[in-house]
Amino acid sequence: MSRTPLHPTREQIELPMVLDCLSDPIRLAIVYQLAQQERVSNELRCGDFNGLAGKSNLAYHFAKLRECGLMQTRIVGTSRLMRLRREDLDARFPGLLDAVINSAAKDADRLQPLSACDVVEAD
Amino acid sequence: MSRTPLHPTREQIELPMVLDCLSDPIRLAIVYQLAQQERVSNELRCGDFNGLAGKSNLAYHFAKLRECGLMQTRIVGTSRLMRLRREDLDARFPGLLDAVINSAAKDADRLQPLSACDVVEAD
DNA sequence: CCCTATGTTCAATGTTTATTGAACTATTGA
DNA sequence: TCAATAGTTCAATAAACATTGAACATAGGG
Repeated sequence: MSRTPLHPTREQIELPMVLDCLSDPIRLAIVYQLAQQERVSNELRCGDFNGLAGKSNLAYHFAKLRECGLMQTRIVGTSRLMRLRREDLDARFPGLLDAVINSAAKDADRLQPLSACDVVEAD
Repeated sequence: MSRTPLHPTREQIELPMVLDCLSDPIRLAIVYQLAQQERVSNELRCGDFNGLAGKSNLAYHFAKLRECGLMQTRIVGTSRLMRLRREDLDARFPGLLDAVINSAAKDADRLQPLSACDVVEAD
């Protein structure tokens, strides 16, 4: 089922849901990593976040991030590629995403899962 | 007890707690109203929010807003005056508060308790 | 066709959260 | 001193949330 996960349209993205999504340290770390990647390939695989939590827990957080409109997933072969929905978010809530990401960067050493981000390499 | 409610210091304000606090529609409406008031008296009484929820429920949300560093309360006679901790928030998370408030203003008609804000007058 | 790698879904658990009304505290004013 | 006003605290409840492991689905490589 759910060959292509459903995402809200731009207009369906709601502020409280976005803030709630970003308030979880693990999801904040995911968004942060996706933002770092924006200058490079724009996309990351689920497996790139294995350092943050167990697989099923990550899938749960991915679903929330998708449902609230923060990121988009597309399926390529056996893996999922995800990217931030920056254009939609910037259109709906100008400056919000950058403020959150910059704040997270400033506090990187305090935010637990985020400070563990350097250790993305597994095995 | 708690003659003067305890507030975190500027440095103790944490990003996830702030985002979580702002993700609740009632608390977002409170912060929004406080922000509107910034150009005027800077402070509002608890009673000014009676349109948003019951008294005890409001007290619960006020406590959360205080504990996460979003607002400050001082006691004057029989009432409490509360204001946004804008300087601290802007110092810790530049641009965040404004982005949230502007986004809330844009979506004012969608955010339930916020659109009921005009009806602050009670009796 | 089977095996492996990548993720998701499901069920179960324990925790946190929002909401309510009743009881309580403290201050003001008659 | 008594009553009214302004808010908080407490206990109880129901809903939402995060986390875990096991089972499942899908694609690709031998």
